[in-house]
Amino acid sequence: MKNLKLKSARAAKDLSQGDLAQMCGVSRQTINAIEKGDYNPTINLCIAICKALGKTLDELFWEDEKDER
Amino acid sequence: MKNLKLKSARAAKDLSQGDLAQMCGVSRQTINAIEKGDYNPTINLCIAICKALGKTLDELFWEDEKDER
DNA sequence: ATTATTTGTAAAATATACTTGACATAGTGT
DNA sequence: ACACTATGTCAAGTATATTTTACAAATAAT
Repeated sequence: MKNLKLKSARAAKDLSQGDLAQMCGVSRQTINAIEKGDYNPTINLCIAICKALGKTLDELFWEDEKDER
Repeated sequence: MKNLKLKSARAAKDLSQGDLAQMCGVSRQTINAIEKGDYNPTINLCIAICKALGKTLDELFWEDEKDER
């Protein structure tokens, strides 16, 4: 369950995973794992990502998640 | 930095913190802490809360968070 | 061919989300 | 007065998000 909306919003701004990670204050692996769908970030990180990419929560994280907790 | 949108959306459905917790599969204290603003839930939990209350992420969790990470 | 950048992935350590159990308080009803 | 429900809070434990270090593979450029 990859997050392709995130991946494409990042591509649209021509940012690498490392760039975005730095803008959000997290590690590159964290961004990678989120795009890959491996886990379940905190909402504050999601908000930081949204602000870095000029999107809202609904645009990047709503729908197509139906996992546990 | 309380989450009053959540508190009022819950009240609008006449649910106790315990009721909502049960619908989301978490403990009552977790809901209490989120409303109180103590922490930083995961996005999957936010999504579960939104679905239980018939709201979207933007409606309950966007704006007025400016904390760390 | 080689250098540089990006991405995918993994294991060990640390920070923190979340649970369980418990107690105190306020409100509502009998 | 007593029972009941909802909320606020705390301390100790467990689960998991996130970091750090590291390595391999793919792409683009020279």
